[in-house]
Amino acid sequence: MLVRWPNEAEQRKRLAERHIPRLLLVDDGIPPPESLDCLEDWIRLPAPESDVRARIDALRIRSRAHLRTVPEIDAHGVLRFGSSWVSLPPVEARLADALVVRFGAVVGRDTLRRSVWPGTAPGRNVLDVHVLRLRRRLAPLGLAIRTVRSRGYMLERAEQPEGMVPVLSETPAGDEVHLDDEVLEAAPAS
Amino acid sequence: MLVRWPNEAEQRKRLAERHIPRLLLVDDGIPPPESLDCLEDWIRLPAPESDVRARIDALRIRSRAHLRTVPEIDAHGVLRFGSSWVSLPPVEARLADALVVRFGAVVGRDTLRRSVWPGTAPGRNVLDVHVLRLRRRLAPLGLAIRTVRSRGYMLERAEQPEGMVPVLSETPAGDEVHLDDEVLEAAPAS
DNA sequence: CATCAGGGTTCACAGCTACGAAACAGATCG
DNA sequence: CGATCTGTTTCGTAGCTGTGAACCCTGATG
Repeated sequence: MLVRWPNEAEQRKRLAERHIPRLLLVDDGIPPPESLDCLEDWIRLPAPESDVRARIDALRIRSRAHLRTVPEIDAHGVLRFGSSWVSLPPVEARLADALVVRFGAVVGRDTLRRSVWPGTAPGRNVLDVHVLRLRRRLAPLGLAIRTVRSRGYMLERAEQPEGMVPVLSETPAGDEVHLDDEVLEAAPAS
Repeated sequence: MLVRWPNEAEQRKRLAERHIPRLLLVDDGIPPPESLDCLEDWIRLPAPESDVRARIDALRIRSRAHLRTVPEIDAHGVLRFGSSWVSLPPVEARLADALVVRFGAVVGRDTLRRSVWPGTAPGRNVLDVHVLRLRRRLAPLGLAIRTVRSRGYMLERAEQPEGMVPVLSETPAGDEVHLDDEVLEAAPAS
């Protein structure tokens, strides 16, 4: 989204509040704005077309990286992350929920056990087993459950080299990973 | 950190790997690089001094939002620094904690021993061994434990002088370069 | 000059615990 | 009845921790 600076200062503020990426076109002789967040960039006019395009592309990529970061789970046990989702059985849904609300932080085994089984405490290994099963379900979404030994678990984005294309890997028939609409990105050529 | 582009492409790559913010000074007539990174920006030369300064300031702000410039360890033994983290086993977590609270200062061996083993003190070698193991774990984060002979240890950012570029030749895209800790060796001069 | 001692680093090893993974059995639900 | 969900058991493996010993560097000593 392009904004003239300083003429359209109001517009800039509105976009910033709604976390929409924006490129400020700074008029000649005007000092550049201060306090940029990662979704804002500026360029001084006049500027070559290719430079403007380069900055717009960079903004677009950054915006993906910034927005896509937090998974969500609804009351029906459907967990969404990025462009895809899975439906989880009750126990794993509660487990996932406990991990999602503390996304990126360590959640102790006791905390997990209490969120999943509020009353009785089942066997000691159950938690591990369910973590294992949840791991398998979340992997295709690009989510990973990291182990913090003798402490607990942490839900994270799966660290992976840049060109990640989760689509069509193996999917041994009857798999249950669903994709939302906008699956394609990268290479905004044209 | 300023980098000429495209002349100092190697330098840029090195900084990117270590998550150090950088401003590329793009020579006239050269197409701008594809910046995917929130810690990277570029400006086309020649440019007014004030514009360069504005971009540097913006980078600094972003870098604060994105990385931790001071190591931090939580109750679960997870130590965060820069853009990444490691989980530490109990003993090393206590050791790291004692070093982190005095980040940048020398911590005596006795102090360390007492924080790690409040009660009985195990063998005499144990501390050294755990320092060694902690060193290895912290290296990938860009942290180094310096030895101050017959006094103690000091936790620091691992700064490597610019003159010495170890191996690191072409690195064919998306690989993992592990710099040996042999690289940082300097006279404590005390 | 050779040797030695102190301090530090690194390795190999052994006991132990926690976790991962598979296989199985009851439960539930269509 | 078949499929899925759930809990249990079991076993193998990887990680944590302390110990001992070899090695290296530096400064002191005979």
